[in-house]
Formats: sequence, C-alpha cells, structure tokens
Amino acid sequence: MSEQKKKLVEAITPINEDFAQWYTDVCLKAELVDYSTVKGCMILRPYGYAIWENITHILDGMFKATGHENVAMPIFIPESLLQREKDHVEGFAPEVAWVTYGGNEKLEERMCVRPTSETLFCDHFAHVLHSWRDLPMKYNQWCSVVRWEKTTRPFLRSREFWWQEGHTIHETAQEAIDETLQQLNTYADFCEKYLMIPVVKGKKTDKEKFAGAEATYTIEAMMHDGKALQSGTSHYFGDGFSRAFDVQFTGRDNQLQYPHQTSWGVSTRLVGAIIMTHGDDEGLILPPAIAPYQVVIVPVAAHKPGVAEKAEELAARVGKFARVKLDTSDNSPGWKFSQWEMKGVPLRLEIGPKDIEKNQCVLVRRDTREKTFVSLDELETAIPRLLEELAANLYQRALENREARTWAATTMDQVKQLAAENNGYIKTMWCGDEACEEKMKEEVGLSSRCMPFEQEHLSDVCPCCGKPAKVMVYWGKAY
RNA sequence: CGGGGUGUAGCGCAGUUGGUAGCGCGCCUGGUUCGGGACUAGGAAGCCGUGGGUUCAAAUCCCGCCACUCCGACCA
Repeated sequence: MSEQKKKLVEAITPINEDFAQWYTDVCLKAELVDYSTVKGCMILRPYGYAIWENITHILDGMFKATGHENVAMPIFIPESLLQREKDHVEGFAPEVAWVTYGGNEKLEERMCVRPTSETLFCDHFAHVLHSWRDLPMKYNQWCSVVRWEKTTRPFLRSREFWWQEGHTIHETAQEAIDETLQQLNTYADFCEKYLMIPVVKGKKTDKEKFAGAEATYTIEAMMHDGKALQSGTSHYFGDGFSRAFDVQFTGRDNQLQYPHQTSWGVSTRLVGAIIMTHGDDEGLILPPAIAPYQVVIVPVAAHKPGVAEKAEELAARVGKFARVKLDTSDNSPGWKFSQWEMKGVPLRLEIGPKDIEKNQCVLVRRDTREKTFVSLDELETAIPRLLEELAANLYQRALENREARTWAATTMDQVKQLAAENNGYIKTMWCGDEACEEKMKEEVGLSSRCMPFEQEHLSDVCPCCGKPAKVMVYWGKAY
C-alpha cells in the first residue's frame, strides 16, 4: 500500500469496515457539522449548511409552484394546546423539551419547544378560517424543531433539526388526500431528480403512522449498508385535528363544517441520506444539483507564469454556468485533490503549465475518478455533460444497490435467514394484523418500512400467522 | 433507558512497578517546492474530563459524577 493511500485510509474509516464510524468521519471531516456543547444538537457548518440551503431552495420552488405559501409560527406550544389531540400528545409528549421559567418567574403554564407544529397551525386555522371561500389554505414553514431523542447522530437523529413542515386544510376529504399524495410525489421527484436517490413510495402501517394521522405516506430510501431511511412523510389527517381544535368553516350549503387537513415534512435528515447513499471510502459524493461547489479548480504549479491568471479566467467562465470554487490556497495539488474529494465536489478541473500549452485542462469525475482531457474551447459543453453523467451514475449505483438488496420471502424461515445474512428490504405478504408486525420486530428485528404503492402478489397467506394476506409489505432495519 | 467503549496540545494517540508529560499530524515564521495528501529550519501550544479519597508524591490506584461515542429499545 502506498504512503498516500495509507493516509487517505487513516483520514476516513473504510466504508465496509465500520459503516457507522465511516458516517461520523465523513460528517466531521467533510466539515458538514460540528458537535455543540448541548448533546444531540449539531452545528451546521458553512459547507453543510450550503447543502441544506440548496435543498431548501429547490424544494421551496416546488412548493410555491404548487400554490403553497410560507409562514412562520411560534417556537413555543402551551401544554394545553399540545394536549388537545389525544393521539398526538401521546406520540410526542415523551420527547418534548419544556420551558418552565420566563426570566425569574415560574410560568403559569409550561410550554414545550415545538416538536412539530400541527397544534399551532390548527389554533391559527381556527382563528382565520371562516368560509369555504377561504379554502384551501396551503401553508409551509421552514424552521427547526426539537425532539429530546435519547441517542443522537448528526443529521439522522439530532435533538434539534431543521426541516420544512407543510400544513394544509381543504374543503373536502378528497382534496386533502390529493394534496397528501401530491406532496409525497414532490418529495419522491426531488429525491430522484435532484438528490439522485431512488425511493420506494408507500403507505405506513397503523403502527408506524404519525401520531394523530389517519394515514401516513412515506418515501423510503436505502442506504449503502442496506438499512432503510425514512426520508420524507406526508400525512392525511381527515378532520380529526379540525374537530379537536374546533376548526370550522361555513360551507357552500351554509352549514358549519370541519375542514380536512394534511401535513408533510422533510428534514436535514436528507443530508444524511445523501451521505449514506452516495459516499465512498474517499468521503462524500454530492449530487451536482445540491453541491455547494459543482466544480473545483485546482491550479497546478500556480507560481509558474500564467497559471494563476488562467485559473482565474476559467473560474470566471465556469462560474457562468456552474457553482465553482477556485482553490488558491498554498496547499499542494495532491492535498487539494484529496480534500475536495473528501468534501464530495462532483468535478475537479486541473489546470497547469502543460495544459495551458495545449489549450486544455483535466476534468476528473468524483464518482469514477475518471480523468478526461478537455479542450478549453469545450468547457461549456463538457462540464454540464459530465455533471449530468455523474448524476445519472449516482442514481444508477444507488438503484443497483437497492435491487441487489431486495428479496421476496413467503415463509418466516426465509425471512429469518435473509435477515440474518444481509441488510436490505425483505418483501412479504401480510395479513394486516399488528401482532404479526410486532412478531417480525421481536423475532427478526425488522420493522415495516411501508406498504408500497407498487404491489406484487407473492403468496396467498401471511408468512407470520398463515391467515389470508391483504397486502405486500417491505420490511427492513431502519435508521 | 439498558449494554459496551473512550476522555492526556486543535486532531489522532503513547505514557511501564505512582516521581509533576511525550510522539505523529495540524498550526505560526522563513526558505525550497508544486500533475495524487511536498521537504527543510525554527517556534507556539496541555489544571491529563470533573469532584472526592489513598499517598511524602496521582495522568497512573480507589469511589462518585459528567461528557462523547458505538450497539440495542424509541423516533423525521
């Protein structure tokens, strides 16, 4: 093993040696996050925040294109408000942080820091909704929320995390259901077209659905190690929350009615999904759409006449059609190569004296490390093309990993054997009984990921109890 | 909340049978370098996680606490 190779390996734990450690290494060494003094609260560093920012910009555009408006709600929820919907409070009470003092005075009523804002939105809807003409109200907010998790990991499970939460109310159940599915599709499209992460769309079982929801829909992504990551959820509430919070409107028939409601969210967890889907031994690999820098320019022998100037000229040119970083630090080129690979920049452009003589540069793809010599006259076509190819390859690799790790089973013995040998999705039929779901958890360690929209008929009976099967379920270990 | 691991310089670590701290990387200042983590000379930097105890003497032994981390249970 060469000296350079050894150093690279020391920097980041090999992905197949210890995936959890690899993940932590990438988060820290790619300078995405730092730990803060409060356990479980992460600091998003500039590079990590830039990724999140790109995610938010794209999604925000998608939300607005479908008629949603951004709002900002308070950070505090009075206890009485949180308790209005029974299932909801039961689901969230164990993990909320409470504020009991204001200054030096104990509060009459304690308030929690929002773990999610359904209650706040409902309270507000009750104030502003009067007529069917006010509907639909399609709101979204970008904010952070707090859930007092017991064990925490950067991006995947932090006590405070950043997200968006959409909250909408509609005149009819059908409109709300359509909205729920539309937003789920928005998430799926975003993951597949921008993050290059293939997802399985489906419905959560009752056991796994959101506290207070009538139905929860999910997109499930599979990580490099075969574990599942719930990457976005969209909930249909029916009129349960409306009734609990007295949200009413006068309908077309002049009768008071309860609106039908949805909520949906994705979080900074998506950054974790990107890391664990695309990364490799050298570190992060970022999909071009959300990479803070899509191209890094590394001048070689920058002190030689003309090199620095040429590099700046290229940076200005490339900057017109891609996010570009010109690394003028006095680190050696080799150091820069490794550094920017670790940070996942999709494309590296090397420019040195030899290139300038030949009116060319070297373009290196992060995913394959393939080098191409490109004429300086062709940058405007070559760079976008390579970025597109890289993106397509990331998606393809992730899809292949998922397919290689998805198995069908018709008996419990098969399920147990598959689960013992590998991480991945195991699909089986299911009777719909929660007892079987719990058995799967206790005996095999698998949770139901979803009942996918794309159903297959694998057998007639539930492998767990032998009763007639109702639906096909994806099972897996999840983050 | 259960089980494991780790706390010594910014990071990674060493520190023997107790004797008051060292290595590599990084950092700062020069010089030479520059196409895969350069070389060299000099330099700065540590209440040894924290509180107690044992001892003439504790990074080292004993007890408590705290933090981080990994694996489970719970969750976006």
